[in-house]
Order: sequence, then structure tokens, then C-alpha cells
Amino acid sequence: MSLSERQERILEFIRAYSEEHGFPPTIREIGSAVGISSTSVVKYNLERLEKKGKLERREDISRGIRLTEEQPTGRRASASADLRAIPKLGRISAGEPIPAAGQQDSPFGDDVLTLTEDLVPTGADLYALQVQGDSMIDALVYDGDWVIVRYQNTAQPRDMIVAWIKDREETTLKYYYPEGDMVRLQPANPAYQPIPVPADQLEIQGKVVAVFRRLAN
Amino acid sequence: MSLSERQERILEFIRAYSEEHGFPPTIREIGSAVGISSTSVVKYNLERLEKKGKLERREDISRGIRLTEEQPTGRRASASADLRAIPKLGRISAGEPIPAAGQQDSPFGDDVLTLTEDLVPTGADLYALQVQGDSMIDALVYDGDWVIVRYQNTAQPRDMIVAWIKDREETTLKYYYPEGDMVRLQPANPAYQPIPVPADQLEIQGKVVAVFRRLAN
DNA sequence: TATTGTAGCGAACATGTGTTCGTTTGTCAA
DNA sequence: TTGACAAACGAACACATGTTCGCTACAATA
Repeated sequence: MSLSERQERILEFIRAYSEEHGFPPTIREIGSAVGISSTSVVKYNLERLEKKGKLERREDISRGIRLTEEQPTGRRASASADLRAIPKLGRISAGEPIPAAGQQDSPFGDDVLTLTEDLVPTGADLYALQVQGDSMIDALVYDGDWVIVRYQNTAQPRDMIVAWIKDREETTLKYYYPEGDMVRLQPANPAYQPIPVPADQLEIQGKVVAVFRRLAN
Repeated sequence: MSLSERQERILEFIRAYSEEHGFPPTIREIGSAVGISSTSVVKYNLERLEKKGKLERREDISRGIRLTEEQPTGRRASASADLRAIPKLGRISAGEPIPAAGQQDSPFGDDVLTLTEDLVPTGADLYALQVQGDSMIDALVYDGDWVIVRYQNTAQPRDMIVAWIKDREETTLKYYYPEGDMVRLQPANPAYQPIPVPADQLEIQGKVVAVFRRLAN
């Protein structure tokens, strides 16, 4: 299943040519670059390469060649990783309310946090907030951290949620402990007191699904 | 010098099509996608776009279109974000030594953690380790977290480092406190004792520059 | 020895695809 | 009103480019 020397060169040429021009080469261009006089031989080799999974072709389409994702090159993540652009919606602790789900269609300004799909729940409606203050320090979240939040209106007990307290008009990051018709918002820092809130004064804005922290250099 | 609505759509289509297929569309494909019946009109608009510096064309070459580098679009994290593929080198706590810098050229398996350039120090030689155990819990790092580490052989006091303890043949994540010809490896959890190590028995493997935690769903 | 499969060649063919050209419509300034 | 120009249309046209086909040359097998 290994490649002949010629096939290696073909692959390499396609790669270089695409890089340089922004579009793939024709069969004839490949031929003359690799030293094949007959277009049919190039086609033959392309078919082999396709079978070996090195590239994909679209029949009858000029320059219809696409290289399959290259792992080996390594380190430089191929520009193709599936990305999620997560809008940065500001800071959290004492804050303005967060726009409702969906509302954040076009977060103007390029303020997005981009993560690969595999790092966050798929298909979810996400946003990012930068943490202010240390009230969640025991939950391993500290001032400056970014929390990735999934929009949802409900939560399970012990979830770390973004809560909007209506009468106080503020948003906060806390653990969620429903207790009858009250909800206890529990900080994760013993230095802070739990906040009891009437259930009807609380609006769950989402649940923290990931945390990212950049340390000083 | 602004673009007509049609031209915007043409650009966007070329971008999307190229992304999807790996090669640019033909004039006719552009036409039918944007609602232009005549190939000459597409050509006309492509010429305009070329004059405005939005793309480059190669005459007489099928699909000879290349989009000019896009700055302004910004926000579009999609294909344009600069990515860093950070090799996952395993777990840390009791572990094998970490291969020396550069040695990790081809991290087999697609085990890389991909982050955008702006989230990590630029140009640095990075790797990722998954934390095992809770000895760094006070440093807001817990079991399961991923730490992004920059290769370096030295460290400043109080840095969170990855240390290889020669005589114990193990790797560990600790705070670094040099004290004369000894080094105190300080866990960030009071439940654990600091580890004193002779300076010559310690090899600094890198410094933690970022932390990523994915919470349970 | 006959057979099969891989590689390669070159000519012919059939589309794929960009370009040219004659026209039309509408706006703006002379 | 007339002329210049941007935008658009559609039909030809002409070359760009992938595919097919008949043939060799070899090596491995049956």
C-alpha cells in the first residue's frame, strides 16, 4: 500500500502547485512536472492515489483534485479542523444581562473565541464570558478565566450556571442548588456566602461546559 | 470602491465553494449560484472584483481564481484562523519522560489539541498533557484538565512547571521554588507535602502556559 | 506456456470552460 | 438630446482539459 516514487512526486507537486496558485493543477500540468508524457498515465496514477486514500477526484471536472487531509505534516493544523466560533459576550460577575439565545447571530467586532468542535458540546448554542472576581475559585475558576457557556434555561443541581437575578439586575456565576421554591446560589469559595434567591427571581442563562485559562508568560 | 451586493455574493460563493471542494468554481457555477444567466456577466463582475483587489484571475485557465488574502472579514474564524496543533503527549503525574523539544515532529495518531494562535504564546514549542490527580487543585488545575506546556529548561520561582525527577524517574506538575542547591516542588494542595529535590536531580521539562477544562455535560 | 495485473505510451474524442461580440437598458453629465 | 459608461444578456467560438482505447513491456502466477 506504499506509494511509488512517482506517486510521491505527483502528490508533492499537487500540494506545491495548489499552494502557489490557489487551485489544483491539470492532468497535463502534473504530467509535465513529473515527467509523464501521456495524460492517461497521469490519470492512471491519480486513480491509484485515490484508491490509497491520498486524494479525491471529481470526474469530468477540470482540476477536480483535492488532497486528503494530511496528518503527517503534523504541527501545523490543517486549516480544515472543524471550528466553532464562540462569541465573547463580555465579563461576568456584576453584569448586564446576556442577550437571549439566538439573538447573538452576528456578534459584531471579531470578538470570538475559536475552539475546535471536539472541545465543546456539539450543536449547542454557546457563548464565552470572562470571569471577574474570585467567587468561584474553589470551582477552579478564577479571575481572567474564560468560561464557555451553553445556553439553557434549566439546570441540574450542582451544575455551574450563569444566573440572572431579576431583582438585583445582575448576572453571576454560581453552583445551582434548588431548594423548594428557593434556589441557593452557592459560590465555590468559603470566603463568600451562598445567595438564596426566590426561584421566580432567577433566570438560568446557561451552564458552564468548559474553562480556558491563559497563564502569564 | 465598494462592492455591489452581487459582487459580495460572488465572493462569498467562491469562498464557500473552495472551502467545500478544494478548488474554485467555474464561471458558470458562479453564475447559477448567484443568479446570473450569462457567463459574460460573471466574467465582467470578476474583472471588477479583480480591479478592486478582491481576487486574482489567471486568464484562459479553468477555475483560475484565487481569493486575495482577506483581512477585513475578520470575525470569520472559519478557515482563516491561525491554528496551532499541539501534540498530546499523554498524562502527567507518574509518567514517562517527555521527549525533548523538537523530537515530537510527527505526533502519530491525530492526537493533537488545536487552539487558535491567539490563545497561546506565539512561536513557542508547545505540548499538551492531561492532568492526573488533584495535587495541583489549589492552582486551579484538576484531574482531567489539559495543561498546555511550553518547552523550556529553566523557570522562574513560582512558575508552574513540568518537572522530571531523575532518581524517581517520574514526571510531575508542581510549583517551582529554587532554594540554593535544592529545589522545592510545591504542590498547590495543602493535603500534599512539598517535595524537596536536589537541583541536579531535577530536569525542567516546561512551563504551563494555559489550562483547558471540559466539564461533564 | 498461458494468464493476469501493474505501468506506461500516444492518439482521438468529447466535454468543460473561459472569451468575444453584438445588443439592450438606465444613469449622469455636457 | 446626445454621448459616455456601468451592468447585463445570450449566442457563438475556441481552446482547455478529462476520458477512452488500442498497444507495449514486465514480473509474478498458475
